[in-house]
Amino acid sequence: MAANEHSPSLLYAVKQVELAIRSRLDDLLRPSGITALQYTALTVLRRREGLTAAALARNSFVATQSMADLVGALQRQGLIDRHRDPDDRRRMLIVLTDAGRAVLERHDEEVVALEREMTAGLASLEVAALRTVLNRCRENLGPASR
Amino acid sequence: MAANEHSPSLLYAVKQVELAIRSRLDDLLRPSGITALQYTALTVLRRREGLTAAALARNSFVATQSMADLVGALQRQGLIDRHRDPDDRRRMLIVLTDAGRAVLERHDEEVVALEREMTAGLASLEVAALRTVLNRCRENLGPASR
DNA sequence: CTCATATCAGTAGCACTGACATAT
DNA sequence: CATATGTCAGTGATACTGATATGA
Repeated sequence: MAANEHSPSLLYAVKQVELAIRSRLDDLLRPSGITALQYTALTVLRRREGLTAAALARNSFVATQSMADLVGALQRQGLIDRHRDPDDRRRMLIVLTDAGRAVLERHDEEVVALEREMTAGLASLEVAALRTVLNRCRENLGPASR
Repeated sequence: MAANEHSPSLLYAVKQVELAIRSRLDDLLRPSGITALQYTALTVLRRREGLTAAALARNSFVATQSMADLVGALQRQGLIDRHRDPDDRRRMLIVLTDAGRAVLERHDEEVVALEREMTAGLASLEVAALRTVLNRCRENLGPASR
């Protein structure tokens, strides 16, 4: 089992898991016609409605224009709606539509099952520790969180 | 601090860390004119020379054509070379060039520093556990590893 | 004036499908 | 024959830069 031969780097391990997740998520989501990235954005909006594209962009470490493309795709598909913020008329607040909520709910069980598959064989304490440590890593690496 | 209100999912936590890493890596690598993904492929090739594009693709859960594009970019930049495998004349074995090795070495310290920044405040036991658990998650999720 | 938000235009890298040739 | 590898062509998503308009 070849130990630590060249310190394959935690950064690489994170990327590998992300690639595996994305591949599996894209398969799950194909019937709904959305990508893993679009699905992820929808789950963020379910938890925190009324965000702007700029806030989502900061949260994801990408340029506002990149997020604008993604948000535009979700809007064209009728999964989100946007309304101008009366308190700050620059902002376009994003809310899920019923269709958007339906897409999320359609995949809830599959996604939970995928996460369970990923953590198979791990003690629940290990899973909890993983969550905590990942959140810490994320906080250590960036501003972004608003 | 709002506990587990909707189980924000480990899948999401992994994605967030990956986005943060990619953003920081792209900044580090910009002077060398390569992307985080290209850099990652180079590090894999440093550890295991003589891989094929198809093997790299399996390892990254992507289609062989996607990896062919990436490999083509690295070759056009002179960072890798390919030679036909005499034992299986379908295969094109990939090796790093001196220039490719130089690019990797140019960023070694920065990347180690980035990883250290990411794990700041974590005990070394926690970091070791993170590495182990991530590798387990990756194994749980896919075939791919050859 | 400065900053944040949104948008328009253009470009590059990433990733897919389908088709095809070649070697095992 | 079936399978694996590599390649060509075309398409769609992702992500960037630079410029512009507008509102706080």
